[in-house]
Amino acid sequence: MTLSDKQLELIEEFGVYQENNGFQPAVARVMGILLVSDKPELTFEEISETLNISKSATSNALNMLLNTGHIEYTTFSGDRKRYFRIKSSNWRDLFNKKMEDLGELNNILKRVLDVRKRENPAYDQKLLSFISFLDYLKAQLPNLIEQWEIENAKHKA
Amino acid sequence: MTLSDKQLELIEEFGVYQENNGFQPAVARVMGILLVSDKPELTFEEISETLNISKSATSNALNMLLNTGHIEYTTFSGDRKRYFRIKSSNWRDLFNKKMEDLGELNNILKRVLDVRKRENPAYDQKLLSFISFLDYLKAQLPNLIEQWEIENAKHKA
DNA sequence: TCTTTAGTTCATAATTTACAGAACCAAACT
DNA sequence: AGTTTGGTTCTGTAAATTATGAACTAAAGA
Repeated sequence: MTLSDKQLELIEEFGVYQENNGFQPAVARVMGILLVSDKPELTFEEISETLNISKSATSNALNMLLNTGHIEYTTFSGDRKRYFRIKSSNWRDLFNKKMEDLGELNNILKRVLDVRKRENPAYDQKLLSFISFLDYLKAQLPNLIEQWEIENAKHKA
Repeated sequence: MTLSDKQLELIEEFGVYQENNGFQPAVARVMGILLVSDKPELTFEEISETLNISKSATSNALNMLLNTGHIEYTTFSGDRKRYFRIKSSNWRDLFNKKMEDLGELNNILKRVLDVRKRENPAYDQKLLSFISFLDYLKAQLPNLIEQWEIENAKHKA
Protein backbone atom coordinates (compact mmCIF):
# COMPACT_ATOMS: atom_id res chain seq x y z
CA MET A 1 0.00 0.00 0.00
CA THR A 2 1.24 3.49 -0.83
CA LEU A 3 0.16 6.75 0.65
CA SER A 4 0.28 10.21 -0.83
CA ASP A 5 2.56 12.85 0.65
CA LYS A 6 -0.46 14.60 2.05
CA GLN A 7 -1.59 11.45 3.78
CA LEU A 8 1.85 10.85 5.27
CA GLU A 9 1.95 14.43 6.47
CA LEU A 10 -1.43 14.09 8.12
CA ILE A 11 -0.43 10.86 9.82
CA GLU A 12 2.51 12.73 11.28
CA GLU A 13 0.41 15.66 12.42
CA PHE A 14 -2.29 13.53 13.91
CA GLY A 15 0.44 11.40 15.42
CA VAL A 16 2.04 14.31 17.19
CA TYR A 17 -1.36 15.50 18.36
CA GLN A 18 -2.07 12.12 19.86
CA GLU A 19 1.39 11.88 21.40
CA ASN A 20 0.47 15.01 23.31
CA ASN A 21 -2.61 13.17 24.43
CA GLY A 22 -0.44 10.55 26.01
CA PHE A 23 -0.16 7.93 23.29
CA GLN A 24 3.15 6.37 22.33
CA PRO A 25 4.54 7.49 18.99
CA ALA A 26 3.96 4.21 17.20
CA VAL A 27 0.47 3.86 18.61
CA ALA A 28 -0.38 7.37 17.51
CA ARG A 29 0.85 6.64 13.96
CA VAL A 30 -1.27 3.52 13.78
CA MET A 31 -4.31 5.56 14.68
CA GLY A 32 -3.23 8.04 12.07
CA ILE A 33 -2.95 5.56 9.24
CA LEU A 34 -6.34 4.07 10.07
CA LEU A 35 -7.72 7.56 10.02
CA VAL A 36 -6.35 8.82 6.72
CA SER A 37 -6.12 5.68 4.66
CA ASP A 38 -8.37 5.42 1.62
CA LYS A 39 -9.26 1.89 2.53
CA PRO A 40 -11.79 1.58 5.31
CA GLU A 41 -9.83 -1.25 6.91
CA LEU A 42 -6.20 -2.23 7.06
CA THR A 43 -4.40 -5.43 7.90
CA PHE A 44 -1.56 -5.94 10.36
CA GLU A 45 0.84 -6.31 7.48
CA GLU A 46 -0.28 -3.20 5.66
CA ILE A 47 0.07 -1.14 8.81
CA SER A 48 3.44 -2.57 9.73
CA GLU A 49 4.91 -2.22 6.25
CA THR A 50 3.47 1.12 5.32
CA LEU A 51 4.51 2.76 8.55
CA ASN A 52 7.82 0.89 8.69
CA ILE A 53 7.16 -0.31 12.17
CA SER A 54 8.40 -3.68 13.38
CA LYS A 55 5.95 -6.52 13.85
CA SER A 56 6.31 -6.38 17.60
CA ALA A 57 5.64 -2.66 17.76
CA THR A 58 2.67 -3.10 15.45
CA SER A 59 1.35 -5.94 17.56
CA ASN A 60 1.68 -3.93 20.74
CA ALA A 61 0.11 -0.85 19.23
CA LEU A 62 -2.87 -2.72 17.82
CA ASN A 63 -3.51 -4.64 21.01
CA MET A 64 -3.21 -1.50 23.05
CA LEU A 65 -5.72 0.28 20.84
CA LEU A 66 -8.04 -2.71 20.92
CA ASN A 67 -7.90 -2.86 24.71
CA THR A 68 -8.64 0.81 25.10
CA GLY A 69 -11.52 0.58 22.68
CA HIS A 70 -10.06 2.94 20.11
CA ILE A 71 -10.12 0.47 17.25
CA GLU A 72 -11.86 -2.76 16.31
CA TYR A 73 -11.49 -5.41 13.62
CA THR A 74 -13.44 -7.76 11.45
CA THR A 75 -12.44 -10.94 9.76
CA PHE A 76 -13.64 -12.55 6.58
CA SER A 77 -14.21 -16.26 6.34
CA GLY A 78 -11.38 -18.12 4.67
CA ASP A 79 -8.97 -15.29 5.51
CA ARG A 80 -6.91 -15.46 8.65
CA LYS A 81 -6.07 -11.76 8.57
CA ARG A 82 -7.81 -9.25 10.76
CA TYR A 83 -9.03 -6.03 9.24
CA PHE A 84 -8.63 -3.09 11.59
CA ARG A 85 -10.52 0.17 11.65
CA ILE A 86 -11.06 3.05 14.01
CA LYS A 87 -14.19 2.68 16.09
CA SER A 88 -16.67 5.11 14.68
CA SER A 89 -17.86 6.09 18.12
CA ASN A 90 -14.37 7.29 18.72
CA TRP A 91 -14.90 10.91 17.69
CA ARG A 92 -17.36 11.63 20.40
CA ASP A 93 -15.16 9.79 22.86
CA LEU A 94 -12.23 12.01 22.03
CA PHE A 95 -14.33 15.02 22.89
CA ASN A 96 -15.72 13.42 26.02
CA LYS A 97 -12.22 12.72 27.23
CA LYS A 98 -11.34 16.39 26.99
CA MET A 99 -14.41 17.29 28.96
CA GLU A 100 -13.76 14.70 31.63
CA ASP A 101 -10.30 16.08 31.84
CA LEU A 102 -11.66 19.53 32.58
CA GLY A 103 -13.83 17.93 35.21
CA GLU A 104 -10.79 16.43 36.85
CA LEU A 105 -9.06 19.78 36.84
CA ASN A 106 -12.11 21.30 38.41
CA ASN A 107 -12.10 18.75 41.21
CA ILE A 108 -8.49 19.47 41.97
CA LEU A 109 -9.11 23.20 41.97
CA LYS A 110 -12.06 22.84 44.33
CA ARG A 111 -9.87 21.03 46.78
CA VAL A 112 -7.14 23.61 46.34
CA LEU A 113 -9.56 26.35 47.23
CA ASP A 114 -10.50 24.32 50.24
CA VAL A 115 -7.05 23.86 51.72
CA ARG A 116 -5.37 27.13 51.12
CA LYS A 117 -6.07 30.26 53.07
CA ARG A 118 -4.57 33.16 51.26
CA GLU A 119 -3.78 36.45 52.81
CA ASN A 120 -5.07 38.02 49.65
CA PRO A 121 -8.56 36.75 48.85
CA ALA A 122 -8.69 38.31 45.37
CA TYR A 123 -6.90 35.30 44.03
CA ASP A 124 -9.28 32.89 45.64
CA GLN A 125 -12.12 34.86 44.19
CA LYS A 126 -10.79 34.38 40.66
CA LEU A 127 -10.23 30.72 41.25
CA LEU A 128 -13.73 30.32 42.60
CA SER A 129 -15.10 32.10 39.60
CA PHE A 130 -13.26 29.77 37.24
CA ILE A 131 -14.52 26.75 39.13
CA SER A 132 -18.04 28.03 38.84
CA PHE A 133 -17.55 28.52 35.11
CA LEU A 134 -16.42 24.95 34.66
CA ASP A 135 -19.43 23.77 36.62
CA TYR A 136 -21.68 25.87 34.45
CA LEU A 137 -20.08 24.53 31.29
CA LYS A 138 -20.53 20.97 32.45
CA ALA A 139 -24.16 21.61 33.23
CA GLN A 140 -24.83 23.30 29.91
CA LEU A 141 -23.09 20.84 27.65
CA PRO A 142 -26.00 18.42 27.25
CA ASN A 143 -28.14 21.39 26.25
CA LEU A 144 -25.59 22.50 23.77
CA ILE A 145 -25.35 19.08 22.20
CA GLU A 146 -29.09 18.86 21.92
CA GLN A 147 -29.19 22.27 20.36
CA TRP A 148 -26.63 21.24 17.82
CA GLU A 149 -28.51 18.12 16.93
CA ILE A 150 -31.55 20.22 16.16
CA GLU A 151 -29.53 22.58 13.98
CA ASN A 152 -27.92 19.65 12.28
CA ALA A 153 -31.19 17.95 11.49
CA LYS A 154 -32.53 21.19 10.05
CA HIS A 155 -29.50 21.52 7.83
CA LYS A 156 -29.96 18.07 6.40
CA ALA A 157 -33.63 18.56 5.58
CA MET B 1 8.39 26.95 54.52
CA THR B 2 6.38 23.88 55.44
CA LEU B 3 3.32 22.52 53.77
CA SER B 4 0.53 20.41 55.17
CA ASP B 5 0.04 16.84 53.96
CA LYS B 6 -3.03 17.94 52.08
CA GLN B 7 -1.08 20.61 50.30
CA LEU B 8 1.67 18.19 49.36
CA GLU B 9 -0.90 15.74 48.09
CA LEU B 10 -2.57 18.39 45.97
CA ILE B 11 0.75 19.50 44.53
CA GLU B 12 1.28 15.91 43.45
CA GLU B 13 -2.16 15.58 41.95
CA PHE B 14 -2.02 18.85 40.12
CA GLY B 15 1.50 17.93 39.08
CA VAL B 16 0.42 14.69 37.50
CA TYR B 17 -2.45 16.48 35.81
CA GLN B 18 -0.09 18.99 34.31
CA GLU B 19 2.40 16.31 33.32
CA ASN B 20 -0.38 14.86 31.21
CA ASN B 21 -0.69 18.27 29.68
CA GLY B 22 2.87 18.06 28.50
CA PHE B 23 4.76 19.75 31.32
CA GLN B 24 7.89 18.26 32.82
CA PRO B 25 7.45 16.85 36.32
CA ALA B 26 9.47 19.55 38.05
CA VAL B 27 7.73 22.32 36.13
CA ALA B 28 4.36 20.87 37.01
CA ARG B 29 5.29 20.74 40.72
CA VAL B 30 6.40 24.36 40.66
CA MET B 31 3.02 25.35 39.26
CA GLY B 32 1.47 23.20 41.96
CA ILE B 33 3.26 24.83 44.86
CA LEU B 34 2.41 28.29 43.58
CA LEU B 35 -1.18 27.17 43.35
CA VAL B 36 -1.64 25.64 46.78
CA SER B 37 0.73 27.64 48.92
CA ASP B 38 -0.79 29.83 51.61
CA LYS B 39 1.50 32.64 50.67
CA PRO B 40 0.44 34.52 47.59
CA GLU B 41 4.03 34.63 46.33
CA LEU B 42 7.06 32.44 46.72
CA THR B 43 10.77 33.00 46.21
CA PHE B 44 13.19 30.90 44.20
CA GLU B 45 14.65 29.56 47.40
CA GLU B 46 11.34 28.63 48.96
CA ILE B 47 10.31 26.76 45.86
CA SER B 48 13.60 24.97 45.46
CA GLU B 49 13.89 23.95 49.09
CA THR B 50 10.29 23.04 49.74
CA LEU B 51 10.02 20.88 46.65
CA ASN B 52 13.54 19.52 47.01
CA ILE B 53 14.44 20.47 43.48
CA SER B 54 17.94 21.52 42.53
CA LYS B 55 18.68 25.13 41.76
CA SER B 56 19.17 24.36 38.10
CA ALA B 57 15.87 22.57 37.79
CA THR B 58 14.15 25.37 39.68
CA SER B 59 15.74 27.97 37.49
CA ASN B 60 14.72 26.15 34.32
CA ALA B 61 11.21 25.55 35.54
CA LEU B 62 10.66 29.15 36.57
CA ASN B 63 12.08 30.55 33.36
CA MET B 64 10.06 28.15 31.31
CA LEU B 65 6.88 29.17 33.10
CA LEU B 66 7.75 32.84 32.77
CA ASN B 67 8.36 32.47 29.04
CA THR B 68 5.12 30.67 28.46
CA GLY B 69 3.25 33.25 30.47
CA HIS B 70 2.05 30.91 33.17
CA ILE B 71 3.63 32.78 36.03
CA GLU B 72 4.95 36.25 36.79
CA TYR B 73 6.95 37.90 39.54
CA THR B 74 7.32 41.10 41.46
CA THR B 75 10.21 42.51 43.34
CA PHE B 76 10.38 44.77 46.34
CA SER B 77 12.91 47.57 46.57
CA GLY B 78 15.91 46.70 48.67
CA ASP B 79 15.30 43.01 48.10
CA ARG B 80 17.03 41.21 45.30
CA LYS B 81 14.71 38.24 45.43
CA ARG B 82 11.91 37.77 42.98
CA TYR B 83 8.48 36.82 44.25
CA PHE B 84 6.72 34.44 41.92
CA ARG B 85 3.02 33.83 41.53
CA ILE B 86 0.70 32.21 39.05
CA LYS B 87 -0.72 34.70 36.60
CA SER B 88 -4.25 35.27 37.66
CA SER B 89 -5.41 35.27 34.07
CA ASN B 90 -4.10 31.77 33.97
CA TRP B 91 -7.36 30.00 34.82
CA ARG B 92 -9.11 31.17 31.76
CA ASP B 93 -5.97 30.40 29.76
CA LEU B 94 -5.98 26.80 30.91
CA PHE B 95 -9.48 26.46 29.60
CA ASN B 96 -8.66 28.28 26.39
CA LYS B 97 -5.79 25.92 25.77
CA LYS B 98 -8.12 22.96 25.91
CA MET B 99 -10.41 24.65 23.44
CA GLU B 100 -7.57 25.59 21.11
CA ASP B 101 -6.50 22.04 21.31
CA LEU B 102 -9.89 20.88 20.12
CA GLY B 103 -9.61 23.46 17.36
CA GLU B 104 -6.33 21.98 16.26
CA LEU B 105 -7.85 18.51 16.21
CA ASN B 106 -10.69 19.88 14.15
CA ASN B 107 -8.31 21.38 11.61
CA ILE B 108 -6.52 18.09 11.23
CA LEU B 109 -9.78 16.22 10.83
CA LYS B 110 -10.99 18.66 8.19
CA ARG B 111 -7.87 18.03 6.17
CA VAL B 112 -8.23 14.30 6.69
CA LEU B 113 -11.73 14.44 5.28
CA ASP B 114 -10.32 16.37 2.39
CA VAL B 115 -7.58 13.95 1.36
CA ARG B 116 -9.10 10.59 1.82
CA LYS B 117 -11.67 9.12 -0.49
CA ARG B 118 -13.30 6.21 1.24
CA GLU B 119 -15.14 3.49 -0.51
CA ASN B 120 -17.59 3.53 2.34
CA PRO B 121 -18.91 7.07 2.90
CA ALA B 122 -20.69 6.28 6.18
CA TYR B 123 -17.45 6.82 7.99
CA ASP B 124 -16.84 10.15 6.34
CA GLN B 125 -20.34 11.15 7.31
CA LYS B 126 -19.63 10.53 10.98
CA LEU B 127 -16.37 12.39 10.78
CA LEU B 128 -18.06 15.31 9.07
CA SER B 129 -20.69 15.35 11.74
CA PHE B 130 -18.08 15.50 14.49
CA ILE B 131 -16.27 18.30 12.71
CA SER B 132 -19.49 20.22 12.47
CA PHE B 133 -20.10 19.72 16.17
CA LEU B 134 -16.70 21.12 17.04
CA ASP B 135 -17.39 24.10 14.82
CA TYR B 136 -20.71 24.62 16.50
CA LEU B 137 -19.14 24.39 19.93
CA LYS B 138 -16.52 26.94 19.01
CA ALA B 139 -19.15 29.29 17.68
CA GLN B 140 -21.36 28.94 20.73
CA LEU B 141 -18.70 29.30 23.38
CA PRO B 142 -18.69 33.09 23.52
CA ASN B 143 -22.45 32.94 24.00
CA LEU B 144 -22.08 30.44 26.74
CA ILE B 145 -19.51 32.54 28.52
CA GLU B 146 -21.72 35.59 28.29
CA GLN B 147 -24.64 33.60 29.61
CA TRP B 148 -22.58 32.45 32.52
CA GLU B 149 -21.48 35.95 33.33
CA ILE B 150 -25.10 37.03 33.52
CA GLU B 151 -25.96 34.12 35.82
CA ASN B 152 -22.94 34.87 37.91
CA ALA B 153 -23.76 38.53 38.30
CA LYS B 154 -27.29 37.63 39.35
CA HIS B 155 -25.97 35.26 41.97
CA LYS B 156 -23.79 37.89 43.52
CA ALA B 157 -26.52 40.46 43.75
C1' DT C 1 3.51 -34.41 8.71
C1' DC C 2 5.77 -30.49 7.00
C1' DT C 3 5.31 -25.65 5.78
C1' DT C 4 3.34 -21.29 5.66
C1' DT C 5 0.81 -17.57 7.66
C1' DA C 6 -0.34 -14.33 11.12
C1' DG C 7 0.76 -12.84 14.63
C1' DT C 8 2.86 -12.72 20.05
C1' DT C 9 6.40 -12.49 23.54
C1' DC C 10 10.83 -11.56 25.36
C1' DA C 11 15.33 -9.69 25.91
C1' DT C 12 17.75 -6.02 24.75
C1' DA C 13 19.30 -1.88 22.22
C1' DA C 14 18.60 2.95 21.22
C1' DT C 15 16.68 7.22 22.39
C1' DT C 16 14.84 10.58 25.06
C1' DT C 17 13.93 13.05 29.28
C1' DA C 18 14.71 15.11 33.23
C1' DC C 19 17.43 16.22 36.76
C1' DA C 20 21.60 17.02 39.77
C1' DG C 21 25.98 19.16 40.65
C1' DA C 22 29.55 22.15 39.75
C1' DA C 23 31.24 26.01 37.80
C1' DC C 24 30.10 30.38 36.73
C1' DC C 25 28.35 35.38 36.76
C1' DA C 26 26.60 39.97 38.00
C1' DA C 27 24.89 42.96 41.48
C1' DA C 28 25.12 44.45 46.06
C1' DC C 29 27.14 44.60 50.46
C1' DT C 30 31.42 45.17 53.63
C1' DA D 1 39.04 44.45 46.95
C1' DG D 2 36.64 40.57 48.73
C1' DT D 3 32.46 38.19 49.96
C1' DT D 4 27.73 37.09 49.90
C1' DT D 5 23.41 36.65 47.48
C1' DG D 6 20.49 35.17 43.87
C1' DG D 7 20.48 33.11 40.55
C1' DT D 8 22.16 30.91 35.36
C1' DT D 9 24.48 27.75 32.30
C1' DC D 10 26.90 23.58 31.17
C1' DT D 11 27.99 18.85 31.43
C1' DG D 12 27.14 14.21 32.75
C1' DT D 13 24.14 10.66 33.80
C1' DA D 14 20.30 7.79 35.86
C1' DA D 15 16.02 6.44 34.65
C1' DA D 16 12.27 5.88 31.73
C1' DT D 17 10.43 5.22 27.28
C1' DT D 18 10.09 3.11 22.93
C1' DA D 19 11.20 0.24 19.44
C1' DT D 20 13.76 -3.74 17.41
C1' DG D 21 14.80 -8.51 16.07
C1' DA D 22 14.79 -13.19 17.17
C1' DA D 23 12.54 -16.88 18.92
C1' DC D 24 8.24 -18.72 19.51
C1' DT D 25 3.22 -20.38 18.86
C1' DA D 26 -1.12 -21.77 17.08
C1' DA D 27 -3.97 -22.43 13.19
C1' DA D 28 -4.43 -23.53 8.39
C1' DG D 29 -2.86 -25.44 4.03
C1' DA D 30 -0.24 -28.69 1.07
